[in-house]
Amino acid sequence: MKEFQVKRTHYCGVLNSKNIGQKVVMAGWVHSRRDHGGVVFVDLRDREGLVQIVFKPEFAELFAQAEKLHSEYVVEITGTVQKRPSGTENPKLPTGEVEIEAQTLEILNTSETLPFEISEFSNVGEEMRLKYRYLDLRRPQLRENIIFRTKLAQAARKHLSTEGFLEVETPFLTKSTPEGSRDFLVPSRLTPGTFYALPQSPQLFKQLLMVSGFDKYFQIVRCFRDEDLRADRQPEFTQIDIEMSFVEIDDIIAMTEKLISGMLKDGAGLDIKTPFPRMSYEEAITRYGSDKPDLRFGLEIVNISPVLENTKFKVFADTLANKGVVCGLCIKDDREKFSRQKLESLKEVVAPFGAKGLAWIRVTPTGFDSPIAKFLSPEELNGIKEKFNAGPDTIIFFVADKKKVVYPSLGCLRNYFGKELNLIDKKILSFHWVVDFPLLEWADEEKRWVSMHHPFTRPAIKDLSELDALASQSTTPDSHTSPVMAHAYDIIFNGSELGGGSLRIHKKDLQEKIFQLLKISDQEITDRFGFLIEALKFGAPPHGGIALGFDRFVALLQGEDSIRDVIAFPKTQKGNCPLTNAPDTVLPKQLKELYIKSLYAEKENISK
RNA sequence: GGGGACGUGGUGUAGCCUGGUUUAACACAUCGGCCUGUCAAGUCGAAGAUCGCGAGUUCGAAUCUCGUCGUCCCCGCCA
Repeated sequence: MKEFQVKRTHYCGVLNSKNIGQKVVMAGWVHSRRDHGGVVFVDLRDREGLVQIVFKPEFAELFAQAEKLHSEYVVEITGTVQKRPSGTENPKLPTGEVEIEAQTLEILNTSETLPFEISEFSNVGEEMRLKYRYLDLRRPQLRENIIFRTKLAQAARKHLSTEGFLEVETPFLTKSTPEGSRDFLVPSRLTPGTFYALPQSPQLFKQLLMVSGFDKYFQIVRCFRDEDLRADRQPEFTQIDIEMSFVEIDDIIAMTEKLISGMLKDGAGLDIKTPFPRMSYEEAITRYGSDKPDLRFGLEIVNISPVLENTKFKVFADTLANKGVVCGLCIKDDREKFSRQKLESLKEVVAPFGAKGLAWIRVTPTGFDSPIAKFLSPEELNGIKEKFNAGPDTIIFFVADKKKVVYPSLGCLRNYFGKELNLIDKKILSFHWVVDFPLLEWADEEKRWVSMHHPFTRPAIKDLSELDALASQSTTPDSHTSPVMAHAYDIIFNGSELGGGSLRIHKKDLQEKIFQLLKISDQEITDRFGFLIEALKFGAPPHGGIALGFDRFVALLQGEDSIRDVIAFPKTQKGNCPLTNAPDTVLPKQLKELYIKSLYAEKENISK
């Protein structure tokens, strides 16, 4: 074998009829070999795609070599681009009009048989794919996802730089802060017994950069959260982190819309309309049962409590007497899909949210068909029908309970129907903002308020005293969210939270007041956030920002259900990496250096 | 912390509910032969799994039970 000195002229996947007649040097992987005895075809693959190489028997030595090729051998081929003989073009391949007649073949490396096939048609288990991730990444789908990801990142970087944003790196080895998600900890060797934390987000650093006067900051940055994983959650993930000074919400929203439309244009060639619609948190919850509603379909929640004011039906009457609501959804009936048994089974969709049942009324051309129809007066039944504007052959579903139960239940049911009844047009790109979030949420177990967004969010108040009533709250309030609103906003893309942000607190007094309201002790405030409070003393400008979930954005645009499919080397649901076998044990020596005594001692015993 | 699904040659699945005519089936991949226009090539042949692991029930377990490990989905959690 010759030393590596490939002078490649073209990627495989880019050749077309314009290259006909050119002499080319290609390098890549043998995707497949089709040996017809008299003629051998090889599909050569690289990151840009496939091209067909032909070996003809007239060149005996070359032909004999071609017959020795196997899948995934790495080869260098020189040859001439030719038009394929008429009738043998492959319309399924972008390079299908041409082929390369090989003149030389150099095998740069052989390959053992792979543990699974590099094919768009093979369906391999995820564990296997992760163990051999470097092979998995050869598959077209994953390869395209990763390439698209870099394009989108480049588009974001270009756009933000053009708009005058500075890309500043913030530390990964930083300080653990309570409130919020669990931190990954890194023990310090130089200061025994102390720990760094990996950042959940660069939140505080970007605020400090504003105090420094950098004014417009961004970073495409890794964040770390030691929480349980999901299809759209990894322990380390990437966000586009942005912060600006001297801005109002409208400025940040406009900037984000411009960024997103720019990314879609440059990264994916997609045009979208701005500005994006906005709705309040209250509206999102009451109309769609979610703070991240999927607006690609209607199916809105309807509150029928007014119709039932004087109902004799005990379940509904009791609910209303207890300040609850009765709300429902109305869908088109489909007798084949919705047997009585199926209708009953749907209560399992809402059960996890605490709904005790899911009532239903079938509106037929002649009347009503429902297990609860007999408990309702004709006026009530017709009132309900009118509220939903329900024609014949529809089904209305109800949940009756506290708001906290009803809306999330129906929100989930709504998404269930969206999928089940194919109400979602997959081609739509639906962006919108949810604004006017409550500042705080009541934590029942802890008997205190906690931030809905984070404790640095600027409250929508004119005077500090507006927070006094909240600060003294010690018993469960009527509403589990605070009457005080936040200057916060979320951006929703196709029913997923793409990102969120807020205006921040830039005055020391207000920040201290918020910490106190959250029942964080003075000692803790000093220990954990002292540096922030101090920074706010020295001319902190008004500022705010946003963070966009980059993995999620890529996954949604690529139609992937899991962000694992847009991350080169992701972790399993238990946070493991089957490829490297991380996390793993370490040498006793390493533990000793870090003064991790108990483990160190334990390991010593094991080794003896 | 809780609920659910899955684990069978290299890969993906069937068989499991209803234990025994199954010598664990099929497809792809692999290996060998044939083949001059295929492209998820075709064709003939071969090799390849003690059914995740452990225990139990039974005359008999891939199949039933329990435990355990792993993977995935969901709830909690994710300022």
